[in-house]
Amino acid sequence: MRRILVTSALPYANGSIHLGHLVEYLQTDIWVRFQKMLGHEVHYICADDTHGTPIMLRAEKEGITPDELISRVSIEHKNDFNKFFINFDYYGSTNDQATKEIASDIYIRLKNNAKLISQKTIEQFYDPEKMLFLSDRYVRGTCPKCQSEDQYGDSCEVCGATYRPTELINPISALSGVTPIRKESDHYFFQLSDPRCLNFLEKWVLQPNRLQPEAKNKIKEWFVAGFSDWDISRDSPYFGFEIPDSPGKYFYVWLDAPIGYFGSFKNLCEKKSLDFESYVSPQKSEKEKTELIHFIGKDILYFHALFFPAILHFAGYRTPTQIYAHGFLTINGQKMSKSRGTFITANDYIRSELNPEWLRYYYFSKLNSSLQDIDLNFDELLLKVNGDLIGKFINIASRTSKFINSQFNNTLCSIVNGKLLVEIRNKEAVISQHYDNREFSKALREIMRLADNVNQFIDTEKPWKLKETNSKRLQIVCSTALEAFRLLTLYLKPVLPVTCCKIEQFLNIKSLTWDDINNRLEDGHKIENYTHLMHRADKKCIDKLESTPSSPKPKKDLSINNKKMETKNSTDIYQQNISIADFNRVKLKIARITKAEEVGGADKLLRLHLDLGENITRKVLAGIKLGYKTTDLEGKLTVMVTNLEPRKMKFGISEGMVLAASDDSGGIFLLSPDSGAEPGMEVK
RNA sequence: GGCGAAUUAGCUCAGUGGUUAGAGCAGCGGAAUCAUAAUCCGAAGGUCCUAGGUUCAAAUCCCAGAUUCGCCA
Repeated sequence: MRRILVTSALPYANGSIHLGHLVEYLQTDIWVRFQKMLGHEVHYICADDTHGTPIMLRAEKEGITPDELISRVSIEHKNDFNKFFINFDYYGSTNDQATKEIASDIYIRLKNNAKLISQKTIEQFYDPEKMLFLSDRYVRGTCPKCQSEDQYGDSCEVCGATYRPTELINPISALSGVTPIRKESDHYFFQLSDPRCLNFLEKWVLQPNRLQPEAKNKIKEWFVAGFSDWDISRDSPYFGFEIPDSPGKYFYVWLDAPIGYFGSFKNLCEKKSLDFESYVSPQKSEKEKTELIHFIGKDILYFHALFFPAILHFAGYRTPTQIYAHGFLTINGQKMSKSRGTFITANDYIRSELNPEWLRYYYFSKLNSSLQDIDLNFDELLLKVNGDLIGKFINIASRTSKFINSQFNNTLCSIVNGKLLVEIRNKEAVISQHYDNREFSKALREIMRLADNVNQFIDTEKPWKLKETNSKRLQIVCSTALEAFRLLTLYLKPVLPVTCCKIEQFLNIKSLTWDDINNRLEDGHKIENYTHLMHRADKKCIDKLESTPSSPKPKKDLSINNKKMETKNSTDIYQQNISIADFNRVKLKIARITKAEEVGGADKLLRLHLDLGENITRKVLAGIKLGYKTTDLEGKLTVMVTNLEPRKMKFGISEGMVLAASDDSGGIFLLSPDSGAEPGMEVK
């Protein structure tokens, strides 16, 4: 059993949850539900990120205290997450006492034990009216390069120049409009540039599976650029935790945010009597093999893959096992933005009466393990939900269960464990592998292929005709289809928790776990009467959602056509139909490998000398070097295509092809006949 | 400006030097009528961004450019 502490990044308590946030929470939630279905011990943790100047200013604007603001937002956030069935084991706040204690502990250890905290005097703009130090984004002025007015303190949006806020011409405070003054202050820095940090991080980052390849590359770039020390303190007034023994100095929000993962988890440990140390102590976590996995957006990779592990390591805490970063969300091909009307909150979605499980399903169909951005296209969402989810999956139950309800008093009969069900069960390994690797789109493709098979099965068996001609067969066919439906439900349960729960009730079975793949609906099992399991997605809901004046314009109008939805299944071994004449065109013969030799300069090729009987010999270049040694091959019988056009290659002419099996997981397995076959025999 | 990534069918994407580049969806043709939730079968669809190069062989490797998107200063 794996023991995993899983986190999603903490949403800032300054705004609402939007569809971009949900990519991450849904990705994590689906992954966690899958792991729990497998029986692993998983703790899914999150919290509101509550500190910093923006929170303070927002509260001031609303005329409330920061504490009032964050408790209100916390309720909103939790409510939004509930509506999308995001099932945190604990949802806390970085303002919790537990986070304060751990942040202070980490700081003190970094300062006293590791000696990695330094103090420097820096000069910043200061708003004399608000009595606040101003970060770059709160200073505006004229660009020193191109003279464009009203630019941010760090860069010019017109010419792209970057500069220090103090270089701006006529700087003003964005908060009060007054001219800021320069003022000095002491700040604390975490010495990321210390050689100890660099040495540690270089090793840490390169651990296999620690980071996705793209993330690793990005971090290598940062290594080349070099690190500077990280300013972790802010001056009063600041909404946050005061630094121990430093009155008027507060931890910068980005220091305590990731520590909030641990604070929140500590609260859970107290609630559930779990051992906190098992997951946070380097020794204990190592010994007990507990995992710490962070799901994050690619924008905060810097914090999670550099600052955070370095701080944890040198403070004597365990570091993350893995960091899973994902890309951004675009909507109808455009960046999410308020001005473009593509800023859609979780609540907007719910209010438009769109089913949250549709979004879960849609994201599932788009997500993979890379950092690629994903695009939400509502027309496509409609197609996927109506076409795949309802037309293919739900329809299996709809088109067969009524026969069981009306003809057999809701009773199933024993099922022939035919090809159909074997195939569905056989895909368990590959589907769970895809789930585990966060290759959700690949998992779904497999699942939908299986749903296609079930629909083909029903189409072939024609229960509506069996009803007239063969009642027993009708019961078998429908029972088989419903067993297939049960297995597909199991595969989709992490994605569609509510619908799958309804299906469990309909099938009158216990809550499915992954092990139930090996169980079956027994002879005589009674199901419930069929009721609607899920409604079609309605274009009107989308229109409602997009009806704001500046609503996003789809790049291309995809009209919905329910009349026909073609499904090609050319990879399906049962359905890839060719005529016998087509097959006969391929001449296959048994061949004996009389000699196998390495091909100088070729990585994958071996030259095989083949005996085809009757003194016919052929030479074939076969790409099987990675799987076989030459000595293993000599004397072996195999199957070759004899009428393949000879092909000129670098290392000579290949006069045919030998047959071998392989798949994504690798391996090359040469086909060989049963004993008794002789070279030259035709294979049919 | 420097660095990096991406560019493959109408759309979303697989495809890490090997025989004729693949899927899903959409579109097209047909069948079926159990399914308030529509399926099944079939045919078609490609300048693999462009231009050079390496190679017996390039979507894949190299060089240059275009476009898009990031990161950095």
